[in-house]
Amino acid sequence: MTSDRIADRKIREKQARRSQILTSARRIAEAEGWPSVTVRRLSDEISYSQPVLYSHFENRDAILAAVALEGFRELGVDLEKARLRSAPGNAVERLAASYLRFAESSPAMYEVMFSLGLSLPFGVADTPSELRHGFSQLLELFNGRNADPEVVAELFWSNLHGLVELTRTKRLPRSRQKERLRILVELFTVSR
Amino acid sequence: MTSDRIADRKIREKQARRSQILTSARRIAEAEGWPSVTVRRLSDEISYSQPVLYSHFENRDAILAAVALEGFRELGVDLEKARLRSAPGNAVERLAASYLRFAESSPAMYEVMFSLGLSLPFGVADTPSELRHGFSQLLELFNGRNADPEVVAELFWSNLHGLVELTRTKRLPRSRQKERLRILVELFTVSR
DNA sequence: CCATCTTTTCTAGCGTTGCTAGATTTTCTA
DNA sequence: TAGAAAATCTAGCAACGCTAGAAAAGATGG
Repeated sequence: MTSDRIADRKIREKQARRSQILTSARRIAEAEGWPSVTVRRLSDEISYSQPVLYSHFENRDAILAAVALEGFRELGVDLEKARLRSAPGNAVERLAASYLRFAESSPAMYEVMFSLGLSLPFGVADTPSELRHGFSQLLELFNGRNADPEVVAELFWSNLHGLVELTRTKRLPRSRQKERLRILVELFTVSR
Repeated sequence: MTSDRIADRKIREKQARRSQILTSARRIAEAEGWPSVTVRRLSDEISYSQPVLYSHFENRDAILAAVALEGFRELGVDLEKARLRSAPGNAVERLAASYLRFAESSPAMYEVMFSLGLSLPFGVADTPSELRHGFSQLLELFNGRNADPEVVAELFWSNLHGLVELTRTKRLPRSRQKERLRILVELFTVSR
């Protein structure tokens, strides 16, 4: 029968290749944009033919979705750190700044998470914890301090996301960004 | 020499065909999504061969950009109407509701305006008035009533845009939308 | 009215994309 | 070491945006 050693090695190799695909996709996207992340290019990067990619992912979108999932995991971690490091008075500011920094420093990652029209399992029965975790950090800010913390957190997220998107797509100039952060924090700190 | 009548007729015909292209693009997008709006499909719709499209627009993106421009014009008109019809106390709510209604009722149009990565001449020297007009309506809400009306208007826009995008892409459930509008209006009505 | 020049339109095709069927090679098992 | 099983590759399809050069249609001057 099949030796476990061999099966294990195969699994390890497959895992390594999968992660190589995702790393390459991310690097190319951040350097040249998502349209440059083609299946052919990725197969070149990992030195395998195209069909091999399809034994890892159903299609190109699934690759992008996997990268996006990594992004949500990382954003969640960032936000949690920011929250834990915050003093009672400045939590809103810390999280807002952290969110904006994430989007600013990895625009391609932010794009794949929110703007490429990928359908991720948000708001379904078995929504992965990575997808919930980020929002939980925002929710934590308003829990107990507001009449409807859920809605306030959703609006906080919306405001941050809108600001990021309008800036990234040049609908808003990058100039007054610090001022915008200040007023945004004020808006959600008064809160009711 | 060329009769002016003939030249005029040609211009009219060209104009008519251009508008036919845009109307078709819009209809197909709203019915089947933007990926279905291909150059081949559009050339079918207007009963001309593909190259004719390229005598009207430089490339596919230019077609989409032209549709987007129409969208900004229409949104600007909607917002202006909402503002003019509003009573002193409910202007913020009227505009917010109007904005959300526009996005909700023409999701493909909203998508091409904001989410398809088209570069429109925002924030340059000769930014078309259509592109400014919408934002002007938002700015009008806060002018004179806030320390920094420009920034508050930008944040109001960001919040609305973020809410639209997160809803459209299913990051937020559609359910509590009315409640969200209520709190959003509250946030920007207290304003400072 | 016809011949010529200009403009408009079409045919046909290039290069690139995502994706896949079927052949081929490699690896494992007995 | 032969044969089965798994992994991988070659080669190609259909659809895309876009364009060069041929063909057709329209306008102009004699």
